[in-house]
Amino acid sequence: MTVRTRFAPSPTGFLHVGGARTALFCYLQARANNGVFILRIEDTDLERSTPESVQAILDGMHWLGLEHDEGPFYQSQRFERYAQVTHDLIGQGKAYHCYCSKERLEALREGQMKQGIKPRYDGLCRERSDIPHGIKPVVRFRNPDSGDVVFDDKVRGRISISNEELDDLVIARPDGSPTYNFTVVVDDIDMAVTMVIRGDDHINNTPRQINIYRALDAQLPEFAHVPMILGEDGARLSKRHGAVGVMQYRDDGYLPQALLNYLVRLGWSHGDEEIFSLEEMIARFDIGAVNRKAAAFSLEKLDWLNQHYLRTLPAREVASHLEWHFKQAGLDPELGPPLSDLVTVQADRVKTLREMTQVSRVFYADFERFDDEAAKKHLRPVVELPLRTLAGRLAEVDVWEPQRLAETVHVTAEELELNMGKIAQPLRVALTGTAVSPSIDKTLWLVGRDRSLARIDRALGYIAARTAAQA
RNA sequence: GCUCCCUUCGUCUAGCGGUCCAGGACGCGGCCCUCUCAAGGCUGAAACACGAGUUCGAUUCUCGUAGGGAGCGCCA
Repeated sequence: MTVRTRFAPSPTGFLHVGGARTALFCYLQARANNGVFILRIEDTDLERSTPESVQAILDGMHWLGLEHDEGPFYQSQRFERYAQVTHDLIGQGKAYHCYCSKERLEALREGQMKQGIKPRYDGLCRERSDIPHGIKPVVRFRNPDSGDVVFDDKVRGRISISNEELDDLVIARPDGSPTYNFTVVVDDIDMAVTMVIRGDDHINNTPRQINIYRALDAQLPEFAHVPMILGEDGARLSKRHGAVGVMQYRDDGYLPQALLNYLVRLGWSHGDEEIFSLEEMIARFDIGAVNRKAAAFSLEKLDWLNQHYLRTLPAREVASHLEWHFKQAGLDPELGPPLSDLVTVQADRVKTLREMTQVSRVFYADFERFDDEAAKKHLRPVVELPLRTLAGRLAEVDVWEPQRLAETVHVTAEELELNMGKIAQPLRVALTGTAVSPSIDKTLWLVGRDRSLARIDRALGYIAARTAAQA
């Protein structure tokens, strides 16, 4: 039988890391088995669902590269189907109209809590013969009264709960709109889903859903409840506490490969391996090996992975992502070295593409002024001769490439009997305005000949001006 | 309150009764390399929540305790 999984978010916000990981696991499980990955939008709550959220989820999935095979299906477009099933259930006596007021339900619940028992509907309307007028009823599913619901969760193992803990849940509101626990079951049956992979906050819903499957004479799918993801401090992620959409990670300069790799290792491992390409994940992933414990998100480890991918992915590929950040920063890639060259030198110096953009600005646009401290320390009269000598040599370099440039600087240093620090640092400040940049040969290479010579000139002018001012 | 679930270094994890005075990774400390900052190499500190069982032997099995989470909606 074909493996069919689905990711079924409700569009009430962006796609956050927890959802993204669940989606990844669903995707992997399908791909690993040559199966089908379905995307379903659970928008039965018309109040809270928004088109923007739907788009945000689609964007996030696309950016991560988690392409679905079927869908997206929208529950809001399937109301007729749910109504049909509800109708059938009522006809078979497996569901019934309930006229109880919210007030009565509230009082019932309070009373039960007070008695120290679990609040549940008492079934008053199950056998009701009188039909109160003027009240639009809800429809309740008639849950079995006794016995246990037992299922073998792929990640949690056997879970058992007594039907006495469950009650008759509402499956349709007075206006006929269906509720979650009912729609998931109908959809998963209709879409022939074979494995339901979702957050473990749904564990408690599973038994009642299983009862609905049975009432519908449908075959049960397998269930796999994955733990949630906690914030850096181990506390639950919430809107006001660290919960950000995956697109925010793009904005912050992370590569989708890095996020995916980070996410797959959160709650799952394969021996001592840390690095997984999507292909490797597909080959190795095993839903049964997923941990049961909630895991805290670590931005530091994501940083490490991101740098790993900045360094190991083909420079061209990284460059294409970098280009987006350049545009965001208002930098024109055409005004400096090819981005793939830039990537080869900056990749092991930064953690993110955003950072790479920031530290590379100087190769694409002139800097405003010298960093005070750096200038004070390195742009002094003693460096005039070295800089001038260097400028002369650099003007003559035949091929402007790192090795030649390194030789040029070294030879000059030797001639002037200076150690590298004495010549490289002033040059660095002249070229970039700061005391920190890639190795001096690479810096020269990226800045380019014309720009390098002009900047050395500018630095010499700066030294002269300052000397004059002090005199 | 009731039900279900979870518990190995700061964090992510390996471990599926002896191979564990617990392995890897991130982070952190030290050393090396070095034109700055990184990167890299070597190296160090750092954990089985607690208590009873079962067993010749428990990180690994069972049961309690403590701590944590989720659910108990006409939200999903």
